[in-house]
Amino acid sequence: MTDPKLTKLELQVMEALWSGSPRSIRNIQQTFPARKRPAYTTIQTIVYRLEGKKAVRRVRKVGNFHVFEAAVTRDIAQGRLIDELLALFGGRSQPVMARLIESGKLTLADIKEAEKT
Amino acid sequence: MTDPKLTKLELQVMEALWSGSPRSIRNIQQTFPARKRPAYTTIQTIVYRLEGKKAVRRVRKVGNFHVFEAAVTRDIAQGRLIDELLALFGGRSQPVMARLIESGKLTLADIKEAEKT
DNA sequence: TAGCATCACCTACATCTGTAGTAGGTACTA
DNA sequence: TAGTACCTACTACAGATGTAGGTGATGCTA
Repeated sequence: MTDPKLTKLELQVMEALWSGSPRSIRNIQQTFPARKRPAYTTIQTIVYRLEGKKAVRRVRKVGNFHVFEAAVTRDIAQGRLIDELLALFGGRSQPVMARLIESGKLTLADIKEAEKT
Repeated sequence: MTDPKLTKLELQVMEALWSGSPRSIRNIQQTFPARKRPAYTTIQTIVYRLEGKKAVRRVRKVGNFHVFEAAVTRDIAQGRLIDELLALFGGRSQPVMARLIESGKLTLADIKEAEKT
C-alpha cells in the first residue's frame, strides 16, 4: 500500500486530524482561520477524497454526523512530500540545506540537534 | 514581479535551460531520457506556458526555430519550491531535516559544507 | 409532531497540468 | 522548383484540484 499523494488542501485537513482527536467535518472546517475558511461542503469533498485515497477513515457516527480520523501518520505523509521535493532536485539535498539556512529557517542549533538523531 | 510557481514538468524543462546554453524546443526535448521522453509538442506547450509565466524568453531565431533561455535563476525557482514545502510544515524545518537524515540523503559532509556558507 | 438546524450525498464547474494532434510555414536538397 | 524534414502556432482533452450549490435525511426542541 503505497502512501497516497496529498495536495495542499488535503494536507491541511490531515493536519487537523493529526493534531487532535478524531473530528467531524464541521470540526475540521473550524480549524481553518476564519478569514480563509472554505465552505463546509468544500471540506467535505476533501475528506471524501481522502477517504478514497485511504488517508482517512470514518470511525463512528455521533448523532447524525460522522467522525473521521487519520489513516496515515504525519511522518509518512510528510516524508513522502519531502522525498518528492528531493527528487525534483535530483536527490541532492544541498540546495535544500542551503535554502533552509539562507532563509534563516534553519539554525546551527537545529543542525546539531538533528545530528544527534 | 513575484517568481512564478512552477510545476514538476516545467521544472524539468527549466533544468534543461539552466544546465546549458539557450536551447531550442527540440533540444530541450532531447534532454529527457529516451524512455520517458514527452512528445515534441508537449515540451513546446510547457515552454509556451513558461513564457507566459515569464520564466523563459526567446532570445533569437536560428533558421526556422526559436532559441529560449531561462528568465529566472535556478536559485529563485528552487528556493520558492522549498519555501512552499516549508510553509506546509508551518515553517518548521525540523521535519525536513529529520527526513533528510533519516533517508540517508543528508550526510554529515553536507552539513559541514552548508555550515561554511 | 411540526419546524428548524445540521448533515450526508451527489453533482457541477472553473482551473491547472500533462499530453499530444493538426494545419500551415520555412528551409535545405535533389 | 518540387519534395522532404522540421518548426510554429493553435486546439483539444482527460484527470486532478479547489470550490461550492442543491436535495433529501436526521435529530433536537417547542
